[in-house]
Amino acid sequence: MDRIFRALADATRRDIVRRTLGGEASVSELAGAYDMSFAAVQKHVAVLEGAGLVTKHPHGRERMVRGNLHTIQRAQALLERYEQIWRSRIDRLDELLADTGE
Amino acid sequence: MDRIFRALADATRRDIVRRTLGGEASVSELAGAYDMSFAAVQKHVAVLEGAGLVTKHPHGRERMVRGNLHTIQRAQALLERYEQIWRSRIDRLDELLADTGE
DNA sequence: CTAACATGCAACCATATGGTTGTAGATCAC
DNA sequence: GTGATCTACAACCATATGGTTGCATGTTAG
Repeated sequence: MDRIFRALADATRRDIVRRTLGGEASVSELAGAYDMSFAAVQKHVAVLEGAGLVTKHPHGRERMVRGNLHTIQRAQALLERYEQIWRSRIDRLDELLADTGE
Repeated sequence: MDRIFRALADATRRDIVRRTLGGEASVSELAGAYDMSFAAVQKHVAVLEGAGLVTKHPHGRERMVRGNLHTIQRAQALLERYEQIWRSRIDRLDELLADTGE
C-alpha cells in the first residue's frame, strides 16, 4: 500500500496512470509527452509498475503500458474504510447525545 | 494532491489518520502508540497536517489531532475520476465492437 | 514557585527519490 | 546486413525523507 500511494504522489506519474487507463501507450509515446528525458519517464513507469498501477505488454519492440484499475480500487477501498471509521465515530457521538437526551 | 498521497504513503501516518478519524488524540498519546521517538511521531503529524489530512486543536498544554475527512474525500474523488476514465474507455471499446458487428 | 509534562524546533545522519548522461541489447525498416 | 528506433540499465548527483538527539517554550500540578 505504501508503494501505491507513493507512486500516486507525483503529478507526472498520476498523468501516466490517467493516460494509460484511457488507452494503452508505449513507453516512448509517454516519454514524448513530458519535458524530461526518456530514462526519467521510464523510471516513472517502473515505479508505477512496481506499485501494480500499470502493467507492461511487449508488442514488437515496444512495451505497451496499461493502467491497472484493480490497484486503483485497492487504494479506493482503503480510503472508503477511513470514511467508514469517520462515520461510525459520528454514529457513536449521536448515540451518546441520544443517551444524554433521555 | 502530491502531498496528500505522499502523506498516505507511510504506514505510521496512515495509522495516525485512522486513529484520529475514529476520535481525536493528543500528539503524545499518538507518540506512545509507536516504537519511535516523540519527535519522529511529531514530524509525521506535521506531514499529515501539511497535507490537510489532520488538524490540530490546542487544548491546554496538549494539541489534539483530528483526522480531516474532507481531504480523504479529495483523494477519493481523484481515484473515482480514474475509474471513470477506465469505464469510458471500455464504453468506447464496446461501441467499436457494436459498430463492427453491424 | 517549582517540577514535571507536552510540544516545537533545529541540527545531524543514512537512505530514498527524481533527475541526468551514457552504454548496450532487441527489433524494425530498407 | 545495416542503420534507426525502442527499451533497459548503470553510474552519478542534488535534494527530500525519516529517523535520531538535544534544547527551548508553554502549561499544568502540587
